[in-house]
Amino acid sequence: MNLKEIGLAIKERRGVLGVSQRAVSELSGVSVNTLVAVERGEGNPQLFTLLDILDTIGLQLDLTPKKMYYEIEANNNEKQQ
Amino acid sequence: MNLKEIGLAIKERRGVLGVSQRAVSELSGVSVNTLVAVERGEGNPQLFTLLDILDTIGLQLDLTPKKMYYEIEANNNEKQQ
DNA sequence: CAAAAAATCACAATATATTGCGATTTTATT
DNA sequence: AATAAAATCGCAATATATTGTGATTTTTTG
Repeated sequence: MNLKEIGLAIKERRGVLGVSQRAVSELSGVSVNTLVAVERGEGNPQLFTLLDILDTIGLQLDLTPKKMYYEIEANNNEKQQ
Repeated sequence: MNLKEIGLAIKERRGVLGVSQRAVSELSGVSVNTLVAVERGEGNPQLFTLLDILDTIGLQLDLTPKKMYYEIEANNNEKQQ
């Protein structure tokens, strides 16, 4: 996911929860200005800023291998260990 | 995931790939200093910095609902739409 | 349509991430 | 143990995110 997709996900999630930017701002401690920028896919938030927002609206961040690498990894697994 | 876990995942992934910090730094355009900080769970990288690193080592970022919320959502789904 | 709420914008001040450089420490290799 | 490679650290300079304030626009509500 890139910033644009992340911003959309946050906005959508906020919509599902039915909570305003102001509320998320106050609960997360992130300013409304910053929240607006993130939701719009602008700016370049610091990780903690993003994590604070995500945590507030019940989302978490995960890391997964890119799809591109799945097959390669699947092949390697047979030879490894 | 928090910064510490993210840092560990990056370090582990780099180990699996068998590539040095210097190499990842040059490929990603992120300075070694910053990479060191991220891997050690220190600092507070900007999202693009993190994405550049992840992209270089074949990891991607995903957002998922926190487990805590699964049940609530399952209930709501019946009423929605 | 009018009023209220929510979202967006502009801007200056402040906080903080990022970088390059060189040095140092730790780890791997022979 | 000696050498080389990799990882870590310190620091000053620079770039950039964050914030609060107040205004403006957009959307919702009655």
